[in-house]
Amino acid sequence: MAQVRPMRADARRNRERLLAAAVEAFAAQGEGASLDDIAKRAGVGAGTLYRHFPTRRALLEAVYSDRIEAIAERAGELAERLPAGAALVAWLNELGLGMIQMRGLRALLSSSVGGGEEAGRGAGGASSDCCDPLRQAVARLVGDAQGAGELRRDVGAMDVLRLVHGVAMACGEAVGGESVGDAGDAGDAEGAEDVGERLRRYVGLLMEGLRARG
Amino acid sequence: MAQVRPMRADARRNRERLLAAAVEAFAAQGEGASLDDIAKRAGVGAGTLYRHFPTRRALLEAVYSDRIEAIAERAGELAERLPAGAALVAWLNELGLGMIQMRGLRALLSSSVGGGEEAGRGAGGASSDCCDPLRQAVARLVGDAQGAGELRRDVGAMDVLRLVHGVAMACGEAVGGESVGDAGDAGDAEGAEDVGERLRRYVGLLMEGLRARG
DNA sequence: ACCTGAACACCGTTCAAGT
DNA sequence: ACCTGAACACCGTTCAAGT
Repeated sequence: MAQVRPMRADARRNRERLLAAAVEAFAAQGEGASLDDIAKRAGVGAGTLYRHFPTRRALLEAVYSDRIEAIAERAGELAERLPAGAALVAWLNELGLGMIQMRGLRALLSSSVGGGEEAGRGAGGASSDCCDPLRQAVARLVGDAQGAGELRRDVGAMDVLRLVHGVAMACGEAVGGESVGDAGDAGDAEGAEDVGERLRRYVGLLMEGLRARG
Repeated sequence: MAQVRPMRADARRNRERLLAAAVEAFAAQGEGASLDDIAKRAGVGAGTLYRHFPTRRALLEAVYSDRIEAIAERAGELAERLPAGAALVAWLNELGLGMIQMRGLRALLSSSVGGGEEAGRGAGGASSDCCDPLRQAVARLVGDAQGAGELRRDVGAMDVLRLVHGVAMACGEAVGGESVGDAGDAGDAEGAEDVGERLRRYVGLLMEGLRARG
């Protein structure tokens, strides 16, 4: 699977620069950042970007695959330290937080989980993609939790993944502000809730619905 | 609030044509449909489109405000016919279905509810927008359900709106296909589930979590 | 083998000129 | 008062020419 032939030195360096520029650009501008700009900031021609990363999605994957694998590995650690149900909740919170903090990651999972079409998968639709580790992780945690009688058996791992993805999208950006003088139509303490807090709250509510009832 | 002066006949006709073209375009191409194309299909110059609808969001609102109001009004009907909890569930299902069927509507609610930034609100951020009827509708249904002891009191109307919005996004397009040979990692009967079915299932799970516990 | 940058097609947005 | 369409800036993508 690894490179058949080592890359030429300049090619390798250009790839590195492109990735560095892309990380910054995606973080600042979001997953729709201008590819031309990324190439410029990396100091290479536009063609070079396309040679290394033929699609925007390929670039996104290259940028985020490390983080994705890191999150997936957390599943194992949490599974050892916590009871099955708690491990699942904790992991879902970490995943959701990752999606909120890294818009590119959210876009990737979006197109990989069937949630929307930002950064589409391309017509080919090769099912195997960089989010497979996440799928495996959630499958394990969900299986454990069901085995321990802490999770309903009529939901699948993909359901859980999709729901948390949706909930994370629903939490919104780290924009802060929430439309100022809102004629109190939202009943409760809405005021200055942190996005992270809100995520935890929503994941909690969701899990309440997914919990197996005695 | 209505037009101060009646529009000139040609202006009115152009507006009509633009709206008709936009309805088709948003339905076919999604909320990102080319504005230039819409103007062309309507048989008017690009400038005319901008005169009538200065932003993409303005056009989206003009296209969907009728449907939005129709959905909002359904809340009243359902509230009369059903017990509070059931009315809320039924309405959320209708809203979710609307968002799945009309991508433009989803985009509108998205930027209005703080969920994402597709079709952004513009820097002004005028809090009043076309989704207000939805907010009022959900506020009423949520209030009723809480009053009847059928819904937790620690969630606000906006929470419910955001969560259903997220869940609807999580259900995905009416694309049908779900990536073909998926090495059964998703536990359950995933096979040929309709998007509408899935939405109902997800809304049901969510409500299970939001229900007031005796 | 890889890179460059000009070239092309496309889109959003503005605005001078028309009626 | 409203419309038109050319003009501009910007972006993604390709490809002939370079090293």
